[in-house]
Amino acid sequence: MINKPKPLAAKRRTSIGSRRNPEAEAAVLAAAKELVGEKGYAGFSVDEVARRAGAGKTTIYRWYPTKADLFIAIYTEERAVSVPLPNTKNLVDDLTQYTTSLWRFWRSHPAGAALRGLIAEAQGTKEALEALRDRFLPERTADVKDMLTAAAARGEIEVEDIDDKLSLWVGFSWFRLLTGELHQEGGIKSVMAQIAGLSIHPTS
Amino acid sequence: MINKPKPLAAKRRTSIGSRRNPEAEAAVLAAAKELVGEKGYAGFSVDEVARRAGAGKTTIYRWYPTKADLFIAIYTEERAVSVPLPNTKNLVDDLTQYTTSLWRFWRSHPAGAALRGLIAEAQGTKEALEALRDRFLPERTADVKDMLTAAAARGEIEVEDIDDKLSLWVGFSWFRLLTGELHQEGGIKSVMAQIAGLSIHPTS
Amino acid sequence: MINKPKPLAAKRRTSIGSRRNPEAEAAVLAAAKELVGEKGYAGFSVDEVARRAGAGKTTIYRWYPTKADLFIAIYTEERAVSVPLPNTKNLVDDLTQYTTSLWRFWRSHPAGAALRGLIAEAQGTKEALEALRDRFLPERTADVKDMLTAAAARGEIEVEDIDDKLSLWVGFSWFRLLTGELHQEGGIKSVMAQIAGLSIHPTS
Amino acid sequence: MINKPKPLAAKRRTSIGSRRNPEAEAAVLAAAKELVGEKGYAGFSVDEVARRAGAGKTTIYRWYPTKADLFIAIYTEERAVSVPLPNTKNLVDDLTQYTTSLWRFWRSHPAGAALRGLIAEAQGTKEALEALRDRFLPERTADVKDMLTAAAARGEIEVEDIDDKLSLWVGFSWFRLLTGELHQEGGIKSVMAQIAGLSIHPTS
DNA sequence: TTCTAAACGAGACGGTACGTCACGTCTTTCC
DNA sequence: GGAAAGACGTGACGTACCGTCTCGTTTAGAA
Repeated sequence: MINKPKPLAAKRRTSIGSRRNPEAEAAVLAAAKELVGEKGYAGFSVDEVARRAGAGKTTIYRWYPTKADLFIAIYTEERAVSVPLPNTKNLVDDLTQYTTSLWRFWRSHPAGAALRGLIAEAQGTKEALEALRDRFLPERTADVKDMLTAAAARGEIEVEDIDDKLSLWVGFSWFRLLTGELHQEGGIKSVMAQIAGLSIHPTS
Repeated sequence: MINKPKPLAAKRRTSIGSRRNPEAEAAVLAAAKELVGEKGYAGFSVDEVARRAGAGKTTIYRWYPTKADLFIAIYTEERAVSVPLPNTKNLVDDLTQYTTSLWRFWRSHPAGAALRGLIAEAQGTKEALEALRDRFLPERTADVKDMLTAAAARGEIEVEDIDDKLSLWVGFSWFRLLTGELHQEGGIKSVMAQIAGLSIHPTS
Repeated sequence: MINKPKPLAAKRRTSIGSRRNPEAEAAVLAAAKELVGEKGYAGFSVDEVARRAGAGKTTIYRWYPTKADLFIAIYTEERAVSVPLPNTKNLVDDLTQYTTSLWRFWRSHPAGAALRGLIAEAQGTKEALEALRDRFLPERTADVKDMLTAAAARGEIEVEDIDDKLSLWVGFSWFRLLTGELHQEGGIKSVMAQIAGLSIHPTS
Repeated sequence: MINKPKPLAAKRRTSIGSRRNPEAEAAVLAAAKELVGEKGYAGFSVDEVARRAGAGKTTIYRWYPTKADLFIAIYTEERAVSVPLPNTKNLVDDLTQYTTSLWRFWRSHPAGAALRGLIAEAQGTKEALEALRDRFLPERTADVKDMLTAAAARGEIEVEDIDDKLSLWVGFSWFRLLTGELHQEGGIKSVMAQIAGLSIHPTS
């Protein structure tokens, strides 16, 4: 737009032969991350990513045929930084710590914007929907499923309820993400208690 | 200048004075409904709505400045048809019936696609986000809030838990909608039980 | 997104790499010529040119940022066909022959309509005005200037009068063009005589 | 545009019965003058005139069916202020004085812009062309024709050359107007001499 | 006095064009 | 064969005007 194409230090990246150039890949991912972090879903365009990365559009489309693929790649790379797995031997505390960390991660890294973009994209194309449902979700909710499984092993919840509780947890987190209300950390604990099957409010 | 008025044998809708023409409004809404139902969020364009409605784009933008406004209008109009309020004096049954009706409504009317579009749009523009959060949500979740309030009055749940449970319910419903899994009605009851704070699985 | 590539049985012009495609350029120019010839200044739109050329609007705007540029391109291309330079060793005859040829050219090729369009456009935007004055005029009146210069060398007119006579000639030709009176060739000779500084009418 | 609808002192102009309201006419003409003076041919729109005049578009179209009519009306009204008829008993001086006055008038009143607009409009629609040629031109060049006729009576020029010289004069003045070069008054006299059939440069 | 006729403002209406942006595809040229 | 570069056709975006229309109001003159 008003982005000068970046001086680029005179160097021009080029092919390294008949295989993927990691520099190109890194540049693309970095540019995509920066862009989605800056402008969000609207304002994210392959053209602009190519411009910022100093990459050809063909290169991007070769490795990431759809925006969904790009968003997943961004999320995955960022997730390495990540969210620690708590282990308090108590489901409510585990979930509360984990959720709090995750929301902070979403707020402070482009990953949050990428996930919002991925979900938005999934409302329009079936490829993105499948990527979200079949490739993204199972992998990215494994941690919480593990915590729920452990809690079941400890007898805190029923084994049969694990999937329902997992859905509730995902739905709740997405709901906050999608409505831009990740900042309200205060209420997390009581909702986690609801999911765990408890109320933190004494039965008066 | 040069515009031949076109024979247009049929009939041409025109202004009825300095005020909104209900025929134009109806045509636009009908076209928008049809289009979003047919093509979903991607493939929904103001141009195409105008084309199908036989309306000028200006007319559409006059009454619906953003796509979000159009989606809300579609949803609102369709919602009149609607989802009955159950009254079983039992929270789990109320929620189960209501949710089942709602999902059927989402599947069988363009409203479902419109809501998906609204949520997607909200990921890109802050106007849409505000419309979703401040204009759409409170009004559209009032029914469930009423059911929860009634249950609290009956002593089934704590008053303090109402908002948490409402969030869980919305999050869960959206999650299913956004992942295209509204068809799995079977599991609704057990999830509603979780939200109500019960497990339908006996503690073995 | 969603764009089916369209069967398009025939053939579709496309990019030939990182450089201007001469086929596209030719198609655009041909369409523009045809359109301005058919409809004149009003009725000339970039949209319609794109439609007829089977070209994208972007392609047109890339090479011809304004309508003025397009008009100049049309004129220039057509002008190659052109108007022969007379050489009768007599200013009045030279001017008469040349002007007659030029008016015929204007009447029989889209170039005439293009020039009318260029002048009209120049009344609205300063870019077009500059293009007309600085890019179009000097080059396109060089022939007449040469004829006047030659006449001065022969002693038929004063060197100091060349520019004035050139202005008179351009003004007169434009006047006829702009008022749609290029058909009256009969009077050309006597006006050219006036410009040359003679009267063809005997001093009675 | 960013024009607040004008305080309007609470008063609102309205109909004064089954006949033209001179106030409305004046307001429209004033607004049109102001607008064409400010923005030129491009940027002149009936919508904007209506807005500034506080008039309905219907009112404007009733009295001025085309832009050409509006431009002529502006020119005519302004022309009342006007350009004095010189009488030096010498054609070159008469023409020089008159032309100088006229160009100053064109530069300092919206009339100049209106004429440019009228000519531009005439390149697009045949109604405007006819208005220009048959309604505007004869009336507006009568003064110069009179001066030429008087000169012929004095024996300065041939009667048969009057029309040719008139065309040269109109063409030259329009040429300067249309190329935005009315400021160069210096050269007027020598061109007028050329038209008169003299050269101010001594035959060396 | 009542009625009719036309002008007036307002602004909605179906359109067309504007100029820009993004899409995904295609070639060429260089490693 | 990977990669940068960037042109290509397509089509949506949101805005501006076009010229037409209907409305409700106002006034003057005719009945």
